[in-house]
Amino acid sequence: MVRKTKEEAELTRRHILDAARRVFLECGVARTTLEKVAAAAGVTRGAVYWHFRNKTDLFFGMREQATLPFVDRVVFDEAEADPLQGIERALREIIHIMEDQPETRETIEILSFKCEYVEEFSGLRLRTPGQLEFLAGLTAAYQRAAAKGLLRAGLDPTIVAQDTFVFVGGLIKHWLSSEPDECFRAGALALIRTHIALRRA
Amino acid sequence: MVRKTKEEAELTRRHILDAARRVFLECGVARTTLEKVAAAAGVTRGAVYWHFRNKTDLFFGMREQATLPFVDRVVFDEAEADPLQGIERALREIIHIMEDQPETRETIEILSFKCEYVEEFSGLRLRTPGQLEFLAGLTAAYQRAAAKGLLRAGLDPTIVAQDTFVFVGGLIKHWLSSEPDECFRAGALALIRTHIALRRA
DNA sequence: CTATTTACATACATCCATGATTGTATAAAA
DNA sequence: TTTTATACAATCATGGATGTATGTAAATAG
Repeated sequence: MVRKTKEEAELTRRHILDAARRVFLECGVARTTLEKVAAAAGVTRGAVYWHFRNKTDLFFGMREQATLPFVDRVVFDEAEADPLQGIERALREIIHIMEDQPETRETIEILSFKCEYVEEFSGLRLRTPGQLEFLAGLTAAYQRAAAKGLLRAGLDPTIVAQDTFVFVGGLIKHWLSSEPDECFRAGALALIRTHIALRRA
Repeated sequence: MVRKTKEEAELTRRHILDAARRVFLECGVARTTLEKVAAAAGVTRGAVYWHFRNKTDLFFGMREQATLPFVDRVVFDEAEADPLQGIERALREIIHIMEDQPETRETIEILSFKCEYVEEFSGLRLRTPGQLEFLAGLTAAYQRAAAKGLLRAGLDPTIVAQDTFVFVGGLIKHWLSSEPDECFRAGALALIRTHIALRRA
């Protein structure tokens, strides 16, 4: 047993997190055993238990990595001349994140389809701070659009924001469920464009 | 051990299915043990194994019950004078089913949040026949609306149908995740109304 | 250079869910 | 009425996952 340096240890920690994501995706969280994760990472359970308290800890560790891209890239610029275009760009950005960041995409897929929201995981299901912030950003953007007269007449910015929020939830779900070569993925951007165009004055 | 008549046996079968739904909802499918189901149904595992091959069989048995209300109640009348109103009614019907059929609602909640789509369950995730039929119904209805000049100018019925399809997916997800007293539930019907109104000429 | 801690691997004990087997009293068939 | 199949309950054997405890060699602190 050759002892590792601090940097090497941090590396195995990442390997374990990566392996966990792969195994979670393939087996689902519940059927994932720390033995499988260890094997996939090329270590033993001893290493896994050294870096993480248990499977739940490992799960939350993996989840943490995936939230970062969103808070960085999905933003609403308040100074945007056309807030509706800002919303459209934000929605497109979500798709792009899933397209060019496989780890993030896989983690979202795990959270969406490979995880049961009970007991220690049930807290993740209700609106998370990030989700609420996104909804708030949408609402504010639609309000700015309304103030600029860009929103179609008679539309309540709050309602429209909720509508888009719901749309995004469904979009992610269906996008993840569609095959990479399926037309739905290619059509996602068109869907987003139509979605926004419907709201424009 | 007093042997039951055929009718009594059918009754315990239903009791087991009901109990399974409750336990699935509380513990998630993976952590549900047949011992828990048996206890919740007031029987032993012997009875469960008599009526169902294993947990998977029990799961699909429960699922079968829930699909029926939808094919019955969520329909598109081709003779409808206003197809958009027909779509709106269909969407409202989905909400109403979840409101006044707790068993159906609970089953959908299990399928949405208490089940991992791996191995024997992975088939349920891709578009099921029922979902495809619903999408086809939406597309046809929007096409009829377009033919009658009821659809807003410049909208592609196929795209709009996909948009509504995505909307419904997100709507169910968020509706299930919201608390019964939360404003989102009350606002769901308003959301639907706005969603359709946006598409009207 | 010595002591201690780190970063794991290995081994162990425990528990629990599963599926199968067996037992049994009675409904239903003949 | 006798026989057989039914509808379970009770018991058993097995495996597999978990957490912990121990071993260990090298990195690091002093």
